[in-house]
Amino acid sequence: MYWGVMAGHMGWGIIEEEGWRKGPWTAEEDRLLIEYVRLHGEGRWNSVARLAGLKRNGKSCRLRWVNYLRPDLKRGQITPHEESIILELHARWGNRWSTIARSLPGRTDNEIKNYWRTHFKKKQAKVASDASEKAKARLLKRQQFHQQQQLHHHHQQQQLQQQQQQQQQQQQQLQLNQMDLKRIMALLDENEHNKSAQSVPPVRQEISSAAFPQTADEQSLFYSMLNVHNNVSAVPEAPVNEDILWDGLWNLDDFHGNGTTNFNATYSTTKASSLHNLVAPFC
DNA sequence: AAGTGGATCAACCGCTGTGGT
DNA sequence: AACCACAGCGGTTGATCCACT
Repeated sequence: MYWGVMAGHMGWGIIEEEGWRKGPWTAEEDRLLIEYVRLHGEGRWNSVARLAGLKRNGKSCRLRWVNYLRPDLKRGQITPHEESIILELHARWGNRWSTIARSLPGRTDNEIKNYWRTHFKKKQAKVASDASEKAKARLLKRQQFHQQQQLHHHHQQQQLQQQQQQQQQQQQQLQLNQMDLKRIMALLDENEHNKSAQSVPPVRQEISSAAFPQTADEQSLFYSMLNVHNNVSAVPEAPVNEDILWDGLWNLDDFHGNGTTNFNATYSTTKASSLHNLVAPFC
């Protein structure tokens, strides 16, 4: 035994406080204690020192007897059956080791306590820790999801506003162009009419003084129309930046159970409908 | 071969409950 | 009722063992 070795080699077991020895028990002390119990029975532990000639206090004697010297102690490994009993009883009673020990003949409360601590406490702590980590991860993901949703919503709002502004501009431009077109057509008609009658006034000059487009785009549009491309096909493309929409999309594992599919399906529907809402006005 | 860290276990400590006076 | 001694319990400590690096 370790304590015996230590007592011999390291001087343990000779510590005295108020005359009582502490530390590891020697073989001689064990022999004296066994002899005492054989003669007087268990109990009256404070009398042991006086009656057996031991320099040990009552608590130490009782502990040594109960945990080590008792003849009915079962030595060896805890069996799987005993282990299952320990687990079951601990689940029922908690750390009431002496109560659990009564259901396991030959096992001491100290033994069961040590066994449980070394075999199950870490597992329990690990399970709790894992659960805690998972909970943290879930919380973090939810927060990310909400942020993502808000960001997405914000982007949607911005894009919607942009679309609306662009739509307004396009409509204004369209109206302007249609007005210009009418004037141009009127001028052309007038020009045609005048061409047959008299010298031709410079259309270009008239137009530039009246409604000739100023910007390159307007001029392009103007010349297109002038070439009788009367069908306005300038339907603006919805400038939906999908990267923004999809970037950082939360992979929703462990949400709604195995919620990845559910969420993605939901989100895909949402995305499709939102895209549809953005594009629809231009279709 | 040496160092390291977890597992094991005997023993101690402090507290509480109980019974006797 | 109050005090005291003892028994018992659960938590903790600390040394060794042992597997792994």
